[in-house]
Amino acid sequence: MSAADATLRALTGYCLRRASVAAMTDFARVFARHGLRRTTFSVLTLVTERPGLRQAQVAEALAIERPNLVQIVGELEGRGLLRRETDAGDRRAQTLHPTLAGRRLVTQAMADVAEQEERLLDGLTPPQVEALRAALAIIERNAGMQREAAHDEQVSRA
Amino acid sequence: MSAADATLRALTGYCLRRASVAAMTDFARVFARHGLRRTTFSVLTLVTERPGLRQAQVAEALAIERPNLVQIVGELEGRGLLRRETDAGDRRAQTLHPTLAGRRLVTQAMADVAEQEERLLDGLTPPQVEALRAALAIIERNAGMQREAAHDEQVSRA
DNA sequence: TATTGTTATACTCTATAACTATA
DNA sequence: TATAGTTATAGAGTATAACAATA
Repeated sequence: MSAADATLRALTGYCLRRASVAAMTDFARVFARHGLRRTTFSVLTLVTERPGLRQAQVAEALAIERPNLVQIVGELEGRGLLRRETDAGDRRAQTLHPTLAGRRLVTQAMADVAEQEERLLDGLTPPQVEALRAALAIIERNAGMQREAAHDEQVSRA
Repeated sequence: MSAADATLRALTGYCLRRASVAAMTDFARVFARHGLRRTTFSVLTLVTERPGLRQAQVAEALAIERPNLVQIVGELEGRGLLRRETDAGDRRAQTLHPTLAGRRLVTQAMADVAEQEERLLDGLTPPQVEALRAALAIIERNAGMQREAAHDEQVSRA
């Protein structure tokens, strides 16, 4: 390793990002084989697992802004993979339901994704994978606490 | 955990991404305190550590496309943090050199970044951090092999 | 002919303000 | 008044084609 890269490469945060970008690039290729992107895949998967969710609930669950979800759902609906249905009890809300084609696509795509996941983790023992996931959960929680603190700071300033 | 989230959350690749996004969101806030973004921070850091690199070399080292680097370097040069210098031996090339202000900014920003890194890893023992980095390196390598295979496939088709 | 920096362009993801229709 | 979905818009990051200057 060159002296130059040492400083950047010494940061675990950068190792995390590089691994994530590399992994997501590969997953994106798997999604593309089914005509999906990461966002459309995750929305279609969630809607298939929990039919009847409102768009706002899907957005909240997947950390997608509501305005951005509109296009994603529109694309999936346009391809006949899911359909919007006005909620009977609250006519402002749109509930989402997978079509048969949507459920089939999720089954096929998820199988490929699981395969890709195995390739990605090749060389890691199950206990090592567990340790990795535990470490990632801790980092995510630590970062979340940072963000809440920053948000509180902003609010208290306002 | 709901049955719905189970499928998505079962994917280590998604845990990896969520942790990375959360961590990078926090780092971005640290960069912003110094008027930097992730890209400008990494370029300025590399140029400070290895003055005299050509733009093409910086782009290669940081996996940034050359056209995209032009704007990044232009921004840093415009703020007086580095300067372009036409290479004496090859007048096509621009070598990059940090200014005094640039070096000072890197020193200050890097200290904050290191602090943020510590907060992020809070709760992990040094051996756990080492295991995490080893796992991330394996994943990055596995993904890289996937990408090379896909590239070879494309080339052989053409 | 190949390479460096550059311009122009486009696509994805993300983020916010403001509108509508309902509640 | 508050919320759900929507529209419009903007910014950041990323990607490719094509050009001028230089090798």
